[in-house]
Amino acid sequence: MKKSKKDIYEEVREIFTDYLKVQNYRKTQGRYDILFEIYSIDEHFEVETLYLILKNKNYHISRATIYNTIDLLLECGLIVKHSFGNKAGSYEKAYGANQHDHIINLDTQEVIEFQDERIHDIVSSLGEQYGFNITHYSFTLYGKSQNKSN
Amino acid sequence: MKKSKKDIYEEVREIFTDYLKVQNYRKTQGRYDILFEIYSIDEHFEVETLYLILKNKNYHISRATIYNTIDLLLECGLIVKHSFGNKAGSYEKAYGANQHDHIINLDTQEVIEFQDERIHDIVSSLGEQYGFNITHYSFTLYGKSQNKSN
DNA sequence: TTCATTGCAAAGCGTTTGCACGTTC
DNA sequence: GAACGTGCAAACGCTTTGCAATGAA
Repeated sequence: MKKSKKDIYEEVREIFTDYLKVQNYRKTQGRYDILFEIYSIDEHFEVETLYLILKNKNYHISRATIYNTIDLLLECGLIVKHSFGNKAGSYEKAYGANQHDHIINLDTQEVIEFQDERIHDIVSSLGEQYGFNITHYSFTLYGKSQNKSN
Repeated sequence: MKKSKKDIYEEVREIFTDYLKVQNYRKTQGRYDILFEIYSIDEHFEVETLYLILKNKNYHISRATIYNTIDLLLECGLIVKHSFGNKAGSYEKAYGANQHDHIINLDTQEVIEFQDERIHDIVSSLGEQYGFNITHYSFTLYGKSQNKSN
């Protein structure tokens, strides 16, 4: 049976709490609100998007706090950052059975997700080969669709 | 026998000239100067670095022209852009027998290059699988060195 | 001659910072 | 109560843009 979004949030909340505790950072409401809203988004998002979502839901959280919290979530691995070539940074939740990489359609800027188990093997073997503990990686393909029906 | 830097430059100059011709762009001295200087750099560079190099060599080329030319070189595949997490874009020449990917040392920001022939296969098969002509890709690992001698 | 390209400076825009106030511990 | 976190606005830094002058075709 698949975990519900609420289950997932409970799990990441606990991970985040542990992280804040270990680092002696404070457990503020705003940080949990941001975590919750991020885990309600099923796609990539930018800071401005998240800011507007929070604003529309009357949270009253500033951009500065969002940037601060995003740094913490990156540090503890609960979100990942992408740089698809656009100016603004793009983020995504990273916990749960949804690990994937991306193909960018250069004509439409559309983002396609894919999973390929070979990549994990390569990442592991490279980490071993170079003596690194790999914390994350980014693998993005850029190209043009051969299906020109759009 | 290995190609000399001059040979490589002659080849990329021709590729660039063809590209400019096809696109009806003008073949200006500045564009060739920038191409030449980029192909004299053996590492990643940022626009500001390139600007200072050109300035020190008394070229009198503005940042605006560098950005313009970099766009053209990206379009015709003679350079690639990286986003290693730093604020400024990082570029690198892309022609010649030096295709590689990167491991970023999160403690030191050091960039390590590696080559792994498995990646090319994965890129090809994904392109086929999704019906894309893949023009380029980015594969970057982030981690901490297990060798803590530094 | 025509119009793309250039240099310059200003504008744009995502992100960071300084500071007074509010909260967590 | 002390120190950290927050909101706000200003500052920052990379990149883009507007415009008059230049130069390729």
